[in-house]
Amino acid sequence: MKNISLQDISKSLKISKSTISIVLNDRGDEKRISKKTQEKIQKFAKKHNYKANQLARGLSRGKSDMIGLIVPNISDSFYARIARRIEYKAEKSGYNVIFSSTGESKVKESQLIQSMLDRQVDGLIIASSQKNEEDIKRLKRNNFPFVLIDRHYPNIETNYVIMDNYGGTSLAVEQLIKHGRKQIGFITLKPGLEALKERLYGYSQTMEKRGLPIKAEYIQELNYESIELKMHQVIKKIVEVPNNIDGIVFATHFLAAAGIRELRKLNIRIPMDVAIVSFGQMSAFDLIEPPITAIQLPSNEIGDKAVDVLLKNMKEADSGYEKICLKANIVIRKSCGML
Amino acid sequence: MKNISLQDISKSLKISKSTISIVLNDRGDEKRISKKTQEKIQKFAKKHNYKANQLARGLSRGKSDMIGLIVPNISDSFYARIARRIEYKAEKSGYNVIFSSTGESKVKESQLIQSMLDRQVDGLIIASSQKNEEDIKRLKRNNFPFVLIDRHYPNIETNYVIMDNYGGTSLAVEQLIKHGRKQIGFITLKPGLEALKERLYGYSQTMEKRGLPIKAEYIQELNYESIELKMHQVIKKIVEVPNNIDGIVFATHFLAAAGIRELRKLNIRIPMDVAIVSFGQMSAFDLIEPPITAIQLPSNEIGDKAVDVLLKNMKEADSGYEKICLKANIVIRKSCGML
DNA sequence: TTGAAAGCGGTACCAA
DNA sequence: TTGGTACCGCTTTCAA
Repeated sequence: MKNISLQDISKSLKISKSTISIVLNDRGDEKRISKKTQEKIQKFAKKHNYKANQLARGLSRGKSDMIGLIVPNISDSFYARIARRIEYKAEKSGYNVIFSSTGESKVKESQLIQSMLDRQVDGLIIASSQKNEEDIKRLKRNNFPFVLIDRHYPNIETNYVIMDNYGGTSLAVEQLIKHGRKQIGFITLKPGLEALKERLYGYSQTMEKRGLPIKAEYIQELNYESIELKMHQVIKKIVEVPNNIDGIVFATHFLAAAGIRELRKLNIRIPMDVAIVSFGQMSAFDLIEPPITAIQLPSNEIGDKAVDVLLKNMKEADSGYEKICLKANIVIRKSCGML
Repeated sequence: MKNISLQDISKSLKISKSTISIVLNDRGDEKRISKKTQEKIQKFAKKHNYKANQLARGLSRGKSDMIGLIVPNISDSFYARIARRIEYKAEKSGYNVIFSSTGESKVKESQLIQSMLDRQVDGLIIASSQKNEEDIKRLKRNNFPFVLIDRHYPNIETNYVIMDNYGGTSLAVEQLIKHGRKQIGFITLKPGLEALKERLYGYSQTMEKRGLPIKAEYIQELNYESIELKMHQVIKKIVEVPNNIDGIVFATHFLAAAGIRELRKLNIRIPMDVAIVSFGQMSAFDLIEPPITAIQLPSNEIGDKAVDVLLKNMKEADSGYEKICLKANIVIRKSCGML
């Protein structure tokens, strides 16, 4: 796909590259290029469908007009939605998005960050695996524009846009309590992610605040890789004597889905026997019987804010750090104990 | 983020850029650069964390090692899954993916294709809005490597990786028939997309083959924008006298979800009153009561094949067109009339 | 075995 | 108002 270049136009029109470049970047008036010349160039360019080579342009200008997006998994609906939003907003400001998924691997994340830097992205939006302090620190040290989303490093000061995990879980627990539940369990993933720690903390603090005891077995942590496998035992353990759980908060939407499957298999009725709340929506949660109460994550807002903050950071190198924490809402349906 | 350049190394080491370039591209042996020189260069590069500027590299080599992905909407789970897969496979071959969503707009799609070409992507994977013959033809004319996915243009010969929409719908209808349904409706989107036409065709042909009459009202077409709004009337119309539908095939997963919502509201029992099958999965379909029978789309395979075909096309300019049509499976659950 | 230099396609500064 | 030219950072050819 050989495109016409500035050189080509220059030769054909016998006008210097510089003049042409100026005109085609719409700075003809500013640079006082005569109307005639401008028209001639514009016409010729249009006719031959001239398009600047962005690689060359980027190389020359020292910026690529690309921003990099790094997420754990683009096929996760949460990140997919954020990505869509980021893409949408970035494009409005003339940026393209280049993305990659880390699969929660620190090594991969590190490679991806480097790869994007090699491609000269102008800024980075990262939902980090959070085992990657070095790279984050390096970016920071180099004053490279970036924003952390969804997950942040509590002991590194950076721009970030996250959500109120603590508050969200708190809402979930409160809701169960409101429906008279007292033995409330929390099913989550093996920690590592700050977000999950916060959710756990939100759970335990709220329980405590309400004077509800937490037995050791109330809190169950699964490995990401073996959720389906282990959910069975976990549910069984916390529902049966002596734990007698009557409410469960699931730390993620997919944990909730897996949990519901097991509750069904064990013939445990929702919400009569056990009321549940999911941290995070799934698109058919309203169709399940009973419909599932869920904490709604602000994915669109995260995407929006991330781009805003990043663009600002790209413009003014040191405008201080933006630390945004978005509230999560609860969508109340029957699974939490409605009558 | 100022990186060290070949120049810098050249100066420091007093070795020419060319030699360094060769060595750092691992062609030192091939080009008979002495071991000593190689080591010296490698060591220095590692120490100073040299990374080639991909913009410059791309400009010089005339290829960017990027492939562009254009889909209607990256936040749609179907495309998100494909994207993940494409990204995964592309990366294995050293390519990065740059993506954008068209929102089903022809104009946007056209712009995006151009934008990616401007960025010098080495190839394009496109799930086209299908109102965009010109661009596709242009790519073809220029011998630019690209693959159409999910949707193709029947009257333009190109590489494509699609799924068997006809066969999928056929499976769906057959399944309903197997459960004794005879008045089967088909709820779809206003056409435009080839895929939807094929699904419609799969429906009507199968009905005919089975000797089942199709009344005009059996086939209902909704606008993408007003699904929730219109689903109510549509369901009502086909379920009530005189149509008395006892089975429905939904042409997409979200139509199915919307349909189920309405069936519930109208107190129509699934599958006793109306049995249903969804073309396309949704992650909680197995949790709905009754669990929803669905045609499972081969998203992973589409992603895999798309990359395979594209890479091949990029390697050998005219290896002929690859036309891949993947089978869809049916996942049978209770909604289709199981007892 | 290594180096010099041209070129990839732009941008931008300085002269004219 | 326009042109010449250096430069962005890398690859590659040709000479040495």
